[in-house]
Amino acid sequence: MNRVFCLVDCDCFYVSAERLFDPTLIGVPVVALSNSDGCVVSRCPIAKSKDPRTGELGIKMGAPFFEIKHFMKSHGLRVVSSNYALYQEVSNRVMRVLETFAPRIEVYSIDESWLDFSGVQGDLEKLGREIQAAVKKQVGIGVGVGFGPTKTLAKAANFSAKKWRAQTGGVVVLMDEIRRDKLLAWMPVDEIWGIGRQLSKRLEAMGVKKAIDLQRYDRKSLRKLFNVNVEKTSMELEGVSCYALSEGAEPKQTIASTRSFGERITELQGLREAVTTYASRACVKLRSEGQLSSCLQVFIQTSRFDEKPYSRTAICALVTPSNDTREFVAAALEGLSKIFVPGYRYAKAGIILSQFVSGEGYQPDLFAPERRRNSETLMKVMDGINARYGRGSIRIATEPPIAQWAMKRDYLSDSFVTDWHQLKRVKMT
DNA sequence: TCTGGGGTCCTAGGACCC
DNA sequence: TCTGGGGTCCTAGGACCC
Repeated sequence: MNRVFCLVDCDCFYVSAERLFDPTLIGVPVVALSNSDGCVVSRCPIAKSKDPRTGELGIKMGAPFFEIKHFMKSHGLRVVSSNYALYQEVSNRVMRVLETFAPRIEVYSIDESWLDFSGVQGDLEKLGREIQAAVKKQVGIGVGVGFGPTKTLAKAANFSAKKWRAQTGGVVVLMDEIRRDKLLAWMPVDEIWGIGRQLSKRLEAMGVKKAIDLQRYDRKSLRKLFNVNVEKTSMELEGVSCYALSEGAEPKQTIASTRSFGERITELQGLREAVTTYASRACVKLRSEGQLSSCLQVFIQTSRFDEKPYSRTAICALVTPSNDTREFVAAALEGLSKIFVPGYRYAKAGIILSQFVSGEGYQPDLFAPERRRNSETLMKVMDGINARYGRGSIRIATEPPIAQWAMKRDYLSDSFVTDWHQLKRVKMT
């Protein structure tokens, strides 16, 4: 059967989502910032590639906010802090539309999905335009669509659809070899899905500069020099499918809650508060996944750019798998006490949970210490109260109600779709 | 002054076993 | 002087992705 993968991804997703609810953001340069308003993670086209004739600003992906802040005054740049609750809801709406087109779909990230059209007869380009139109009409978001016989080629198709937006209308079908190789002969190796900064540097040094060079390179050597994934990528560029569509989310293997602080922390007390907060959040995620964990890592670090850097991780094993916030907070605080050294300006801390077993039907070890009584009931009550009255309504006492070190979100939009009190109002006149 | 967060997978190398 | 070999498992670290 003819395999056909289709990649649909949203145009500058965070910015587009914000524009849905704030029309004043339309037609002006806009970027969305990462957590803590640290750096740029989404840019509209006017903010993106540099072109003085059209007034484009040339803001790079990942640019630190403080370096581009001056554009707000000089060029009317608008910025928004990340509002993940909003983006997740808009994402769900997009995915629901996509599901109506394909029998099998893999939600790949918050703003992209793989669709499987293997065996489908007919005009793929027309299909792509129908998908575009449907998402635009039903959700209000623009998307790019790429078709190919492998995931890597569908990605490449999607890339060229965006690169030559005006000519392609945002839809590219890359099913025949001549068209495929023409694009790959042009495409720089670092634009290939799966080839990042380090790999492309090494490849270029070997003379592998374009995607076509990687496609034609000796596969055995690729595996030897790099790893099996580079070999697979090379095969995928030739139309041999190595990465399948995976439906239904696999259970997570790790759960993390990590944040940079709004301001540096120097005292142990502040770190205890932060670590308690993150451990609590990680446990909420853990319970919502129906899992138990038996390993917690806690880390604290200064800024990467600090002249006096420090970074340590403590690993704490639990005797018995658990999802009880109290146990993880206790373990995290104990770990913290082992790695905390005074005299540093801490910028970030985090918790990572791992080594999961399914909570369903879990049989504790015969010799394991008895779990805390009523643990399950208590956690259920905690989650219930917090779901109903808001996060932190009930919490471990080391977690402060309002944290002094909380992350900066100076340009946060309202919770238009997740809070009754912040719904948009429409005035009829 | 100010530089994100949350994931996955692969590999090298050490520990350990027979 | 001479001091095995091969397999498995685990983990830290590095690479990638969005």
